[in-house]
Amino acid sequence: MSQPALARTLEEELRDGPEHSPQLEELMKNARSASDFLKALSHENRLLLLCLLCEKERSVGELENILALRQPTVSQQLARLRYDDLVTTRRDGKTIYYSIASEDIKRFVGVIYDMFCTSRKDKK
Amino acid sequence: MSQPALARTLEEELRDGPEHSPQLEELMKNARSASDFLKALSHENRLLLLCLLCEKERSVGELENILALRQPTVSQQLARLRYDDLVTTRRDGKTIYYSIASEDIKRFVGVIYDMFCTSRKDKK
DNA sequence: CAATTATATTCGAATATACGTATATTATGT
DNA sequence: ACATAATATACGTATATTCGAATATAATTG
Repeated sequence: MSQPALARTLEEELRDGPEHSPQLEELMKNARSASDFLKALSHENRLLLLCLLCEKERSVGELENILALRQPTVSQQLARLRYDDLVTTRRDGKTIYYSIASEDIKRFVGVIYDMFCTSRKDKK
Repeated sequence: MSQPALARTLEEELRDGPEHSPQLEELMKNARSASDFLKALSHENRLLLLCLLCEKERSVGELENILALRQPTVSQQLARLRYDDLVTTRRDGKTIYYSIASEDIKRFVGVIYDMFCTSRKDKK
C-alpha cells in the first residue's frame, strides 16, 4: 500500500543523476525525521520507560523503583523523551507524572512490544 | 491487546523490590534486543537503503547511484544491516544484490514510511 | 525561612558511531 | 596470469551518546 509511490519516485531520482533532486532532498529530510524519532526509542531504558508509560501515567519515582535505576539516569532519559515529544508531563505538588504524548506513539511502542515481548515463535 | 499482560507483570516487579527479579531480567533482555533492532534502523542512510530494498532487491552500485553516496559508505551501512539480519545478499558474478531479510522487517519499514513519508496532516 | 522531598541539570570520562582514505577481496575477461 | 570491475574491510579522526557524581531547582511542611 505504501511502496508503489516510493518506487516510482525513486526510479525518477535514478534518472536525474547523482546530484540531489528536490524529491531526493525531500526523501532525505523525511529519513532524517524518522531516524531522529527512532533514535529516541533506540535505548534499552527508554524503551522500558515507554512501555511502562503505555500502561498509564507514572511518576519519576515509580519508574525508578520499577526499573531499579538511579534517579538522574531516569530523569535524563525522560528528558530525552520529552525533547523528542514522545512523552508529556503533569505536575502535582512535588511529583511529576509522565505519560505518552500521543496515540500514534502508543501504537508504535505496541508494535515493538509485540515483536519482542510476546510469542516465543519468531524473534524478529 | 498487548498492554494488559505487561501491566500485570510490571506491577509484580514493583512489589518484588529494587533487586532484579527474573521477570524484569527477561523484560530487560527483550528491551535490549528491541533497542539493537531499532539502532540498526536509526540512521538516515540506513533507512533510505531499507526503503529502496523494500521495493525490490538492488545491487550496491544501484544504491550508491540513487542515494549519491560513496561506495564505502554504502558498503559499511549495508554491512551493519547485514550484521543485524535486516538484509540478505545474493551474489551474481561480480555483483551483489541486497534484499530485505523478512516480511516482518518489510512491514516495519512500511510503518515508518507511512508515518514520515505520506500525508502532510500529522508529522509524528 | 529552614529542612525535606521530588525532580532536573551540569559536567566529565568512558564508550560508541560515523565517515573518509587507503587497501583488500572476489569474480570476470583477455 | 594480469587487468579491471564490484564490493568489502581497516583504520584513524571527528563527533555523539551514555552514565555517574555533584549540584541545582521547585514545592511542601514545620
